[in-house]
Amino acid sequence: MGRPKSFDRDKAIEIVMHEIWQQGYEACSVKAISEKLGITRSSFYNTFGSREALFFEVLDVYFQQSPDSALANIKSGDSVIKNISAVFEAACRARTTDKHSRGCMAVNSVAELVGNHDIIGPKLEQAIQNSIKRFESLLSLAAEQGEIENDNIATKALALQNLLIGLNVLSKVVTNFDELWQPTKHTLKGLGIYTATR
Amino acid sequence: MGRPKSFDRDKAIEIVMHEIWQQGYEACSVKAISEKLGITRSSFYNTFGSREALFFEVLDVYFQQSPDSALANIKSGDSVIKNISAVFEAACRARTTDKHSRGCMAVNSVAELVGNHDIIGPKLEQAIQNSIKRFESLLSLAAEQGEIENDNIATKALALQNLLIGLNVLSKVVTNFDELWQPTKHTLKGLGIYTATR
DNA sequence: ACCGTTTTGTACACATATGTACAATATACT
DNA sequence: AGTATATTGTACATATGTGTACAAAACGGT
Repeated sequence: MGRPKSFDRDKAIEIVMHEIWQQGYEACSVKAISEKLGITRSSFYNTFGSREALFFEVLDVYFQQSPDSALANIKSGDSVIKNISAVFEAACRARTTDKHSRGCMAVNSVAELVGNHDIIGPKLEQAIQNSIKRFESLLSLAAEQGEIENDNIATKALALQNLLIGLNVLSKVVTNFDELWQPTKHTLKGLGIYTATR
Repeated sequence: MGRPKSFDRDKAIEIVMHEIWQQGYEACSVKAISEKLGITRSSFYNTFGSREALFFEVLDVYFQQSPDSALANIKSGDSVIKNISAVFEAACRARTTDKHSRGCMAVNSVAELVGNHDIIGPKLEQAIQNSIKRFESLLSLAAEQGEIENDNIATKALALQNLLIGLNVLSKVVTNFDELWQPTKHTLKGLGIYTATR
């Protein structure tokens, strides 16, 4: 019951995601977002509560469709190294396929907001720390399975995170797939974390 | 002749650099900067012309004091690999010594402005491309001098740039020197581009 | 047809932000 | 002392931005 919304909440989040992806969080004012969505600020606040709250929803959607979300599906028995390699290649593909070379929304947000936004900053920090932990778990599994040596796992996890962040930013400038993937692959090989994907 | 300025232009640039470093370019409005400097917007425009023009001056100052500026001083006969290693270590040191973990102002600006600002964006892109070219020249020199094999020089240059960008962003979250430098060193070793600094 | 409920539209009261215009001020030089 | 010159202060016109408050509108159900 009650008056129905004049717009699709989920589609709105998708649209806002792309706006923030392109222009950054602070550049997307409530006024600008509302106008983009064709709704009043009144409806905006009523629907999303606040810009911060909306950003958290956007982040959830973003993480679900991000190339590295595939890392969450790797199971014992899978070739971890092959899967990690595939994720890095997919990331290079995704970044260089983007017509506007926007890089990674999450990494852009880290650069913009960590240390500057009291609520969003820590959330993004946590996301990075979780990603590092996930790399660490995966590398431990890979070591157990004899894919790599059980050496410097924590260091290698950080190196992978560094590589992932780097390519996501570099992709704003280096927009050709091979130019992004070759150095990434080269680095993975150097770390002993590369197996060709079939 | 004429009425003298009530403030030190160079000190003002330094202050603005730190403001932009901390908060990003767009967050630093002419109004906010002017108030920070204790001058009127009138004086701001009179002195710097525009916010963009000031940013270019800030960038020049920033690049001069940036850890990787040492790469410009490497000469034929020097151990290129040792010098590159030292620059990466110095970068890790600089980023983790920063009390506020602001990362690298230039990299932050790339994330914020490339693809979004018509004038500053291309300038920053150019800076990255120049850095890549510089790595390429240095690696060629290293190959000539027999420090490394003459293989995949362009790819390795891109890998170095990727690594440098990555650690500069990662440093906003990973604030401990060893946690930043170990994976960086590990990656350099994997690339065959590491020699201990004395 | 009426009622409860939810969304929408409109208004208010501010604060921030930009760029320009022009008068007031403070210096150096003659 | 007066003048040229550059900086500084004040004002204007306008746009954007925030958060709240409350009336108007549009639905479902009785």
